[in-house]
Amino acid sequence: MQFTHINSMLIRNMGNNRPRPAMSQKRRASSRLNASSLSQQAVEELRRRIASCQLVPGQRLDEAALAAELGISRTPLREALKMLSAEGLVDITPRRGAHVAEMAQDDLEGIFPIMALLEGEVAREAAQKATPLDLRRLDQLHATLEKYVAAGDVDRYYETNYQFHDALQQVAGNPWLQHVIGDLRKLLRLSRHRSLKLAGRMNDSLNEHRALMDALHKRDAETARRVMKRHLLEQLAALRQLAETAAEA
Amino acid sequence: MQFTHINSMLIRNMGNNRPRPAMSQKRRASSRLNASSLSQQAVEELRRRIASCQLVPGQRLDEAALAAELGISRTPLREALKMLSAEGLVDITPRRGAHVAEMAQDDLEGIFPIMALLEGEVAREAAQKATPLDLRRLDQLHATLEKYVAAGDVDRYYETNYQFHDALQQVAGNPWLQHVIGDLRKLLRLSRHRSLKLAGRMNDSLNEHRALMDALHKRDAETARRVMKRHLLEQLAALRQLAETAAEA
DNA sequence: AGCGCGTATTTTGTATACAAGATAGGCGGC
DNA sequence: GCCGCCTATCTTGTATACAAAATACGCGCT
Repeated sequence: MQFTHINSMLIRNMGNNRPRPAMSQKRRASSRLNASSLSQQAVEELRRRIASCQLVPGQRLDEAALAAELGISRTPLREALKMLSAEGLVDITPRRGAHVAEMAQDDLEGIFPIMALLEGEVAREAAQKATPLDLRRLDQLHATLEKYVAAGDVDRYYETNYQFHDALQQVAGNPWLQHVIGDLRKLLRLSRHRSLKLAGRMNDSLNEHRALMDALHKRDAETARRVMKRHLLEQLAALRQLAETAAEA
Repeated sequence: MQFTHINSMLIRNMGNNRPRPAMSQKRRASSRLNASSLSQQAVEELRRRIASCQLVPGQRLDEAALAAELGISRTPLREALKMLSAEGLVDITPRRGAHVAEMAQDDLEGIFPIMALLEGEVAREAAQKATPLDLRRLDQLHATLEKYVAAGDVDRYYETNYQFHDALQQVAGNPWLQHVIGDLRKLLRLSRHRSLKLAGRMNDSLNEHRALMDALHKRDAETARRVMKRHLLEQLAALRQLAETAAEA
């Protein structure tokens, strides 16, 4: 067991002057705003690492090793793992340790249609509620998408697409819808590496976005819903095809 | 701090012969099958207590007291609380303790339409897939519902209704849909006491169920979806009215 | 008598100690 | 030489110890 990234200690709340042997209390410049509890910070850090593929699906999460790496004890780390497990990002098998959750094609086949339904609803509500200002903001993001497609930058397209869907949710202003979609999106991030391979679909994807923007401008809620739903189902179809061609190899 | 229910100790895995002073290791006859880890058992026990209103929304959850009550230490209890918090059943405010989550009318207004969408989808898929055997089982549950309406037994009606929706999900056979709906239903249980006050709606509710069964028998997926969706929105409307009349008092 | 401040108490958050289950590795048997 | 069992080691699960934040309480002050 050895870790290359030595400097990933989480931020302790300081003022701790008990003689504690092997626990340096360095705080790291690059760290996010203090989430106050180490377990909460660990949750966020682990989420980040999973999203960024520093921790890959299926990987074993050794408590002692991870705790050491984060500069905390096993207690808050375990609390973090339990929370991530409740979120579905981590699978815990009793007495046999925690692993980063894996996302099979079957899971995508289950999740995407649900997302299609929910995000379709978001689009519908957004079409009804969007102010001119909202539309301008969405147009702006859409323009950025166009830019990245032209540049062939899948990675940034993916991220901006994410932001776009986020912005749309803001417009729809339905906290619970946002919450449920957010939960599912966290899980879909586990298959991010696969989505990034869909460079060939960027153009189609963009066209669907154009159709969506069109519907939003026209305040055509039903069309917006249908377009968004279809957008996600097409995404799934592309992933399915990717899986099938990959399976042949 | 004193507890009346003394005998609610969770099941330890035994074979523990270290001299541990004040920790009796009685196992309880009525306990569920051993979930192996105390934290997991605590999660289930707390979920149960919340669902059954032994722990009411807003109530403070004192770690030491609860741990003592369950006959475990704070470590697994805290892990349980973190999991419940990730599920949304418990709110944890850093350094200020955990409370049973509260469900405002606004939350119901957010959750029910989502449930309507998702359960509508369940009904649609179930209508397509139901075998004659499935239909017989559903008919059976429906008959039980009729019985409880006739008897005016809201409590049992509620439970059987729950089972009915569960059975329908089995028929639809969509694990992820089931999962998402399950998450939301756990939350809705927080307002169970309110739903139980809807005795007057039992008849309407039953009629909607009849219409659903009819659509299922006819394999009319689209009607099944619409009926189920409407069923849930009506439920919400009834709860809303209840809240309004209650607010006047 | 009411209010504020300082101290005592409670309660959370984290680290550590320890036991039992799981794993791995070696030894003997076939 | 391969398989199975037994032991040593590792890892998880739980309890406990302790520190700091939060809260409660009482005292003095105005």
